[in-house]
Amino acid sequence: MDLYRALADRTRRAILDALVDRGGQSHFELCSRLAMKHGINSSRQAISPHLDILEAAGLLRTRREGRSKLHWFVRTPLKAIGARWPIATGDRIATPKEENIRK
Amino acid sequence: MDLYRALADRTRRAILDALVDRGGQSHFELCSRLAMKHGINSSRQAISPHLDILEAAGLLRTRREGRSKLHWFVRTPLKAIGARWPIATGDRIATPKEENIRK
DNA sequence: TTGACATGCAAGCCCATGCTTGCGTATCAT
DNA sequence: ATGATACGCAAGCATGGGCTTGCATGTCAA
Repeated sequence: MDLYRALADRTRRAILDALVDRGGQSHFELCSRLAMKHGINSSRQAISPHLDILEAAGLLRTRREGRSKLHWFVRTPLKAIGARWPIATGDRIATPKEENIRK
Repeated sequence: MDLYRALADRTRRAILDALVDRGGQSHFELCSRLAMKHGINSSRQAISPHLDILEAAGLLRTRREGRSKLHWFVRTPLKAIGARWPIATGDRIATPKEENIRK
């Protein structure tokens, strides 16, 4: 639901990075990888709500596989950011004087 | 400093929208516009820390003009998001099967 | 069936966050 | 100088977020 809040946490961003590194990781694998490669030593129960938040924001797709739950990163929702505040056309920054014109 | 945290708040995002609408608004003008066009009726003192956070994230440039402080939106920091998780190339989503390959 | 494994759920705690209220400071017009 | 304007600062409060601990559920191998 809330894309921006989902991205606001460092651990959640690391989860997305870890899933870019390799898609289809289980909850348990993610915890290990976060500890190994991202310096995040949170418990499994601490990671769990993060996954829920990411999934609610549409940034995660999951699939059960036996007793594991596998996770994939979905980039599509990120487009909303670029759609709201176009970045490509914003490379050149207008000077204050230019923009200081009443509409 | 923290770009993602800066974007996590609805009021702060509305501030950016308001500054897209018209750059160079003062603190006071922003409060009025947020109330009028964005349904945000926070007090001036409540808006103040939001401006500080946005400025710390590099999303805001300011200039004093007499007793007013004028604000402009700077889009550049947003590029970091697209740089971290490329969106353009992510339109097509790989199927789980495709990505479920150990590296 | 039994034990090990992977995840889900819930309570409790601590700290960060955002808000309001009240007061202080700088600038401008008269 | 005086009052009005625009902003800054700080205390206090309520809420929400993130973490740990402990237990429950579901799955697999032997």
